[in-house]
Amino acid sequence: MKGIGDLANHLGLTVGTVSRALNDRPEVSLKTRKRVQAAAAELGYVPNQSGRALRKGATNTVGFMLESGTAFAVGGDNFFHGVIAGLQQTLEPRRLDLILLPCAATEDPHEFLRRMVSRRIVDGLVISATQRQDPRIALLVQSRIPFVALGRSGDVPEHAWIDLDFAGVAKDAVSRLVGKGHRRIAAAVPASEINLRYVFTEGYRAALARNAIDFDPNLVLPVELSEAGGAALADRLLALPSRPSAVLLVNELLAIGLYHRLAQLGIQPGRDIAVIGFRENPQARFLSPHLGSYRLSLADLGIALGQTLLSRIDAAREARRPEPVGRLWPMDYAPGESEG
Amino acid sequence: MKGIGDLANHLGLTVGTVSRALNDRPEVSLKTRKRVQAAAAELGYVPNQSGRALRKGATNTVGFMLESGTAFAVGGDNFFHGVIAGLQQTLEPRRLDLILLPCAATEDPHEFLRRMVSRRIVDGLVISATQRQDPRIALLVQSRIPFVALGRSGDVPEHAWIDLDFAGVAKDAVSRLVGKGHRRIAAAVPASEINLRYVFTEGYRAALARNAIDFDPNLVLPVELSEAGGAALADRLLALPSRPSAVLLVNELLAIGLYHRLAQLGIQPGRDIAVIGFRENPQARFLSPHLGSYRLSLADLGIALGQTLLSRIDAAREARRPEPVGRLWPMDYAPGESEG
DNA sequence: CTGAAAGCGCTTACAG
DNA sequence: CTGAAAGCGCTTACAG
Repeated sequence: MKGIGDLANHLGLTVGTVSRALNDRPEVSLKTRKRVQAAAAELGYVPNQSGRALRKGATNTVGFMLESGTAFAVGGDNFFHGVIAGLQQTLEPRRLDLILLPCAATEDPHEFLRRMVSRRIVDGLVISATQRQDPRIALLVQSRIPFVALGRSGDVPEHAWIDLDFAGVAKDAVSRLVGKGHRRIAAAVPASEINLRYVFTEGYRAALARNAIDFDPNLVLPVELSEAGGAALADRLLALPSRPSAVLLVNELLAIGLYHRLAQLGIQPGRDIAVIGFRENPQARFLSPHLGSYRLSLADLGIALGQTLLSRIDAAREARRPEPVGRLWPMDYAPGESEG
Repeated sequence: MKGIGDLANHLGLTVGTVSRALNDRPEVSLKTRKRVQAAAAELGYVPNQSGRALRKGATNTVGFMLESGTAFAVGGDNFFHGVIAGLQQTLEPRRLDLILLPCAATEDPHEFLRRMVSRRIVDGLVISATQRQDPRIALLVQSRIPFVALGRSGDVPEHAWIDLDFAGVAKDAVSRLVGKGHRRIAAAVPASEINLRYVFTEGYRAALARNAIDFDPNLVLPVELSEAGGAALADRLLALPSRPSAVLLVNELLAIGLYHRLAQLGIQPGRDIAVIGFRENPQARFLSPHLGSYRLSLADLGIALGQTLLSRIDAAREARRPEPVGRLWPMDYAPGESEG
């Protein structure tokens, strides 16, 4: 079974009728519709995507751009894995397929995205790992493709975004620690120019000010977001002139290396230094002592991304101008023993 | 800039000439070629994928199917992330794009693949997480789409595959442990019907036989491949009538939960029970004591998959019948302290 | 309710 | 070396 023409010949119908029957058009008689659909199922006919997309001007596909540099894997749960499951759940009733577009490490993300957009292989896009300066957003706005950003960016045109509440987490964590008597609180932040670095740092700074604690720039430690980065963090914390009594982590992997290196040095989280992690995941439960961290539903986040994207795709179809939508995604504290 | 027609108008040429220039055809004059390419770059023109694919009968895209159930994330390194980087490196010079096709948990993998194949959105495919009985392989062989399987399957038609040497790992691990005097060696295997379960178990069994140790079915423990599965494994090991002195793990996540639960029970890997993990990853280094495990280059594996797939795509283009190719991917022991 | 035909954006034999 | 035209596989106004 090659194309719709063969199916039409086989049924003694024209391609037009077959197409209408397959697409459940009301004009076609019930009998013909059933007959065509039965034959298609039996012969395994599925419309060629290129032909359909060319004619309709839409691909029925949504893309999720993956940055090569992103440390998106954490233990048995995976940030993107959960989000993608939620996204698919939202797209499924609309018969939109989700494909992931991994940008190679050797390719510029902006160029990569330009290529993907221009080729028109997707009707909508999710981007993530938004940078402080992220030219991808202007590109997407200008090309008028529906999209939603997982993460904010600096000074950019209006668009739709959803971002984890990094500032809220920083504020909550500082308040908790101050409540336990800590005054010298360090924060581990990404060394890269990812936007959350600035949001998290600003939240941390604001929380200190609210608690009348002077901001000490030496306590903001840019680290590589990995297990090894966490181990290096331990050494840097201990090397500080006046050792902090608590530390906030902005990433899940850091705790692994931090715990390990601290244990080697005979320092126990929760007893000798308070630690608050970022996102709760299976690993946090299997660290001793349990890591206090913040909980969110990845599936719900994916659903919210999907709904936002769908509303923008609908707006584009109806040539409406979609309202810009920004949303902070809250996270709830899941207590551990590591905060002391 | 909408389509090639607008670009042609803008240049005062016909679409044919513009197309030839953009595709670096030799017939077109150098001057015209330069002029067209400069204008395309300036105006940001990129050929519409659907138009091109429809005409050429090829999409210049390769797909990698991701199973929803697969625990593919392990700490800061991700099995598929590394493999995909290697794949992209191989595809890049051929100007093939890689897209990932995540099968939703709610969808049957076989139906999903059938849809993807029929829509003709990719010129070639990589599948993974091959099951003992995996109808996807017959489907792909029958549809004549070039593909390579990461993993073997039972009784299936001839095709291309690359599989980690699970049996070799099991044999090596058993030999090492026997060399240290162990005779009662347990093996944790996946509880699912994934093919590697059988390959690993068979290798384990063969190694026992070679060392004149009776096979005890109670020592083969099907577990969920997760941190929690590792914790449950600890309890199951200790509940066995005659406690094993060593255990092999078939997955990276198991060690996290196993170590944690054993520590709670006052049992130390390497001293009280020998443990050999499966794939070396950053987490293995950050467990105490270090987990002995097996090393492989994910990028090299991705490159091998890419080369195999490319040779099959080439064969299909030339209407050659590709030779079936199977390859075991070796893994080298990276010593730890956990093996005692 | 179905058929005949146009056309989506490309590429490529065929002329000249 | 470039132009004019056919056609890839679909969908959909337009007839009847």
